[in-house]
Amino acid sequence: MTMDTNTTEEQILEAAKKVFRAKGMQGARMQEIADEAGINKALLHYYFRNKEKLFMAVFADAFLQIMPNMDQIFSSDRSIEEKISVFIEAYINMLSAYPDLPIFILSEARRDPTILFEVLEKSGIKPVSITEFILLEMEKGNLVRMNPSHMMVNIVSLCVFPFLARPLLETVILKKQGVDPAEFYNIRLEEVKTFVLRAVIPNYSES
Amino acid sequence: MTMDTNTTEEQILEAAKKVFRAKGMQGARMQEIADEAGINKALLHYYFRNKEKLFMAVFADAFLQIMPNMDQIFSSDRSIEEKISVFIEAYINMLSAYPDLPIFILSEARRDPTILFEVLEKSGIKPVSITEFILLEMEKGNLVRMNPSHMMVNIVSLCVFPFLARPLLETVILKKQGVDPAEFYNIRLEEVKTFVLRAVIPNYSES
DNA sequence: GTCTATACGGCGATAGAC
DNA sequence: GTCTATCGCCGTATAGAC
Repeated sequence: MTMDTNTTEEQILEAAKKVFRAKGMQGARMQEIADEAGINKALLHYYFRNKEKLFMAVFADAFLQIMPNMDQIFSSDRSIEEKISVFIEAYINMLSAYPDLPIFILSEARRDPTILFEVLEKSGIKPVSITEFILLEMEKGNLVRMNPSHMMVNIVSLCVFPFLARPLLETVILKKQGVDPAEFYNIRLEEVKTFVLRAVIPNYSES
Repeated sequence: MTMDTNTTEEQILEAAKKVFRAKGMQGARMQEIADEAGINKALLHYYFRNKEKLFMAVFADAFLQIMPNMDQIFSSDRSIEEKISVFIEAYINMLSAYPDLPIFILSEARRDPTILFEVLEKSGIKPVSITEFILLEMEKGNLVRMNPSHMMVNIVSLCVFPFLARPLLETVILKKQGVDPAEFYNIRLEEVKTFVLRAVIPNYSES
């Protein structure tokens, strides 16, 4: 995406992203961020006044990146089956590129839930109601009848959870069953797709 | 479960559970645990030598509680459909009773992945291969053919994720769509059951 | 076993020269 | 804008009386 330009402020921000995402707010050290940026600790306070401010910049960036923009995909003119398939593919691919984002977001949101409100205010979010669209497709018989919120949460769950639980999966579950983690993640995209479509598309097996 | 007996050590452990689970290793303060236990800070170090030791006791306890013991449920003589249904119900009910366990476990495992190995060694875990059982049911035509690991991970994902993402769900998604969080969690159990069964039981819709 | 008092180190933040 | 040096707090851990 945005190559780190050479301005000091952006160097700091890139370094902060790296360290905060890896260690979290409480685990990160201002010294480590300064080292990573190749500058001095005092400069951090010159550009961003304190640790909290610097952290919020990083968190806001991460938050916007992980919020699924369903509307864009769902406003295309494909069939509902294709839309769901495309969404899952896009979301899992994004998560594969930034696998540490989900646990970072949720850990910090749990530590201090107020940061969610803060981010939501600063960046106008679009409360596009995908719900109505889903209900419409159910009316038409293109989707199984179920609660739309749960349908959405279910799809996101299946995409995100393996990234959240990665340490657990790798050291416990998969290892225990003799499964190669790399292979597991390789085939996951297709497995999720068919699992979801079987659950939400009427008579999907026969199609 | 175990009522807090009056021995000081257990009072400390109960207090530590409460504080560590709520704040995490880095957010917890020894002083707060001491206050919660109604004793002095120095006593914490008398019983458990340092913060790390006390934390590990709490983490191990939480870990054992959250590890799904599928084997017990899956070794019953019910049909596969009933087994899955019972498992989902048992697991979601357990999580509802201890909703902060999942994010606690995963946050700490991410902060220091080695604690997983530590816990696994201290408490002999049973690597019961549920995989073979699943494959057998697929052979018999009672389950849709898919990768067994992913089937298991999918089911767990749907159960656990809403608890992990609760702050996000409540402040962003649900609020955005005008959904009452309490109502959402109330109906979730049934929604997950039918969603999973539709995905894994052949011709479930017609049954 | 339980307490009070204190030592010790780490880290965020600031002062101030250049 | 960038640096060095240092302050001051906070939190873990220990010393030692009872």
